[in-house]
Amino acid sequence: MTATITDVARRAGVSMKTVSRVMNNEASVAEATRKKVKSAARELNYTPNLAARGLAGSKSYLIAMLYDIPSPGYAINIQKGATDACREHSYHLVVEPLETADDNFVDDVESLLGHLRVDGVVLAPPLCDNGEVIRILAKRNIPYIPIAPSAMHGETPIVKMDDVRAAKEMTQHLIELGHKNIGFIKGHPRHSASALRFEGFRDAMRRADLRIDPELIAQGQFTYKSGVEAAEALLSGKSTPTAIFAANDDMAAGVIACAGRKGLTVPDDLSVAGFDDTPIADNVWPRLTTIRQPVREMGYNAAKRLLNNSDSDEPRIILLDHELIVRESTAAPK
Amino acid sequence: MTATITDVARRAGVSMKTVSRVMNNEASVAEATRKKVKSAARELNYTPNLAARGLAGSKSYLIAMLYDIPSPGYAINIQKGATDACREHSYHLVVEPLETADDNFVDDVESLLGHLRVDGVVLAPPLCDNGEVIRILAKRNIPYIPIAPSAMHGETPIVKMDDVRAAKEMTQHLIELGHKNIGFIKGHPRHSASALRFEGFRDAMRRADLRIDPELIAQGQFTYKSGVEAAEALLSGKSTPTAIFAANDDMAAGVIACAGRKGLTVPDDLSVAGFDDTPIADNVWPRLTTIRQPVREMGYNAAKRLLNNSDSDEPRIILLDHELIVRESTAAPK
DNA sequence: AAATAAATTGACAGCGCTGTCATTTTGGCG
DNA sequence: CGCCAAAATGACAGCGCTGTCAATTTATTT
Repeated sequence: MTATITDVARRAGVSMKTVSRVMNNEASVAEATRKKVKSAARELNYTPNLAARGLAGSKSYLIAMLYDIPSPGYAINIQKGATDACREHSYHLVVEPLETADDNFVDDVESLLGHLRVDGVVLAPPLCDNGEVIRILAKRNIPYIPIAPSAMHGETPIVKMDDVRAAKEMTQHLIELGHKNIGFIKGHPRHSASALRFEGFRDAMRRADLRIDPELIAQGQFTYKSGVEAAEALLSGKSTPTAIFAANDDMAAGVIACAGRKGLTVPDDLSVAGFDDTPIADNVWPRLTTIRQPVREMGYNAAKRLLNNSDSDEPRIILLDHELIVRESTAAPK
Repeated sequence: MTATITDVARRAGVSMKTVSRVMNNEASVAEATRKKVKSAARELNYTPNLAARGLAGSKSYLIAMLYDIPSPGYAINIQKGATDACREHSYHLVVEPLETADDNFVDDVESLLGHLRVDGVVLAPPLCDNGEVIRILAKRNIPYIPIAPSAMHGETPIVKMDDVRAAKEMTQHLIELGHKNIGFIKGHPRHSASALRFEGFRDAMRRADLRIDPELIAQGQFTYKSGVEAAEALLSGKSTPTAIFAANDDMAAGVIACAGRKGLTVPDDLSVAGFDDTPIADNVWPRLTTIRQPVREMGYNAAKRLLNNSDSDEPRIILLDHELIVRESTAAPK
């Protein structure tokens, strides 16, 4: 039915091997031959068979993305970035959603990685901090790149953004607006980004010689509800903040809702800042000032690094730029 | 390095073919032999090589999901469902995000489906209504299942939910609460679900002998912003509704925001209903009464149907159940 | 123009598995 | 106990490609 390499070879009047060379863009093929082969291939509508290629060359032309992510937007964007990189190399991306909570989680991963032979794995958070997964990957000798892991992975390069600096920038933005009494809502304690973002906040406050009122620090869970509750606490204490920086957008949206119910106008009475630039940031009123994470880029770079097996002198840490996005939820205190 | 079928055969003292039979759960293998082979395989930590299997058996053990979806939550859930089905059959899911808007969209799809040989394709909306894609799939003779297409696809089975009935149920819910003046915000005109949801609304109103005030029907775009604008219009007209049913959650969230700014309390002064049960439905205050789409189930059933090549007497239309989720945004009119 | 190096091409085996078909073993029954 | 059908197993080719290495052609040098 579909044309094979032999058909193309016959039609172009060359050997199979030469066709193979052309298809793989190898050097040492005369220009004339290359043209001949290419047009023969086009005429026959030939496309190489992945399985055969994989079997002969012991590559699968597949990479996998393993994830267990609550946030769909995050996962989709990593995928988008990774598939972009894949296309540049004629690779494809297999997705494997996992449930860390499952009893047979480890078995699942084992059998998965057994059946499927991938040439590399993109490890999305929080899986990149999962010892079991790492162990299995290492045992099977499968190259992987963790995205935003909380620690280094030996020699393996990692891809991440700078949460501390981003939080620092956001805090500075608030300070430059003229805010002095700034509240902060921390993220889920078990998520490594939480500590980093708080650290950035603290650094910026300290550098501006601003006091951090302990009453203005609340513990959140990264959820909308926890944002509402934290705001409730912050806004009913003695010292009222003129701005609240929540460690993610969901909580920030909760703050806005809470402020509204308390009769406070955002941003006139209270500035609110978020983090992540998830869809909700654009779907509340006023729209959230936030930090855009380079999610797509992280996926892209992780996959790219996997596919360029130039184990050369490239940096061990691929640090990608975030972006401070100023919308209507922050302004100078009235 | 890794064990091959030959190693297992030698160790179990049987032929390669028998090992193959055991690995594929074929009949006609004596129980004793099966056990022997299985334990040999386990001892050697053997897992079959997909590429070799694919080459020999002309199957790829891969299905693809093609999508071009604005909504991450929708895409992720279809994926989740599809991968669940894949695991049951030791298949894997390759994802291919596409950009219909791209100039070389058609070439992209062609080359994609050329390189990759998949055993089937799950076609997410709105791609399932894209003639180009269908044509390419048909030409290459690749089985596919469209999810929630706007029309039938010849003999191909389709997977969908009943938007009309769901909208009807939501409207009935509102009517049962005692609402008579009910506004409706339509979705994006080019999205086929929009018309269906409106139809459901109309049917329910008619059946309850309630008049549909033309001033209470607004055109939206499925976006938050369009929801705000539509609500603005509906709430400043002569006849004020006591409830507004928006054709999706984003718009419903916009309605809530707009109502808030107008000094209306939801649900006391105005009930608001959405559709889809996206994350935002749970992240606004009050939380949205909405319709949960069986998205995960649609992905699951599409993939499952692809993998059970029982072209038998199964129904041509796989209709999945939605669910009316009542939260705090709807109540009896005050 | 002969000798040597470099570029280009091809022959062939074999990657790890499954399909086909032949062969052997087993169980049932008169 | 012998005969036959059914069940179980195996031998072997070949899926479509790439790696290896050898053969051929072309360019360069003296």
